[in-house]
Amino acid sequence: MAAAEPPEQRAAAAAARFSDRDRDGGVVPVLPPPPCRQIRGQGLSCEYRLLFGPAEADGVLRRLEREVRYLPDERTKLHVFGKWHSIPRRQAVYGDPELRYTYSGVTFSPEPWIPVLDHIRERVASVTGHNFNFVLINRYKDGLDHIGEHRDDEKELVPRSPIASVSFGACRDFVFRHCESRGKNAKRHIEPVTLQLAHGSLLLMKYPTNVYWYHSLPVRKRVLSPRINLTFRKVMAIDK
DNA sequence: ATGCGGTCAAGTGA
DNA sequence: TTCACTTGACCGCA
Repeated sequence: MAAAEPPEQRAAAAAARFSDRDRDGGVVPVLPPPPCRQIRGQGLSCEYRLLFGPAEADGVLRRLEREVRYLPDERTKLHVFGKWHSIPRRQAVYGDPELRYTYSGVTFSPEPWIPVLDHIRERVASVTGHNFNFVLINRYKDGLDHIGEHRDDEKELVPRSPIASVSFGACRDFVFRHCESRGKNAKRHIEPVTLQLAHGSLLLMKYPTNVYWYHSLPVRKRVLSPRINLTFRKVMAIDK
């Protein structure tokens, strides 16, 4: 497990988004640029930063726990190796009403946006410059809840669009593994990249991360409290 | 129409 | 406690 290096470049580009020009052409800061850590590897390109301070994140988490409506367990069962399983987490789907989203063979219509989700979505947009029209929410009630290795490569995503992953609650390990270094007869040996996704954090996964890298949230038995993760996406409106 | 590639979670042992 | 590995029916796509 190798933690990725945080190269300190792009400061100027980041600052530019959080500033404006005055009459004489001088740069006037509008907001301080939030510190941002670059996560880089072969085909791996992410940005990690805190999106909410601890107190604000606490408030958002409480509102999420009160207001988010999760899909019933029977709608999210999976057939794996001949057996039906409940997924080891709970899921909710919110977004613009005309959109559809297919996950593991099941198509979902999103619930309409609610204020707490709009608040997070607007914060993400102000920091990243990207507007998202859809969010998949996963709630991991404790360290036994998890998700296996997968890529977010659904075909209804806008090609090359980033995915913004916002986390609240328990800090959990998040593991990236290169597609060619998985399993017994891996073609290559590329070290996994492990991140800790903190309360109030944003991980922006940029193209082509999801082409080459699987990610997972492994079991962590010592974690006893819940984590809620929101992955904001750009979904194409076209569907049959 | 058909064949093929990729997927998911749980259980086991190191 | 964590991790690698094994297990196959089903779906989407060419």
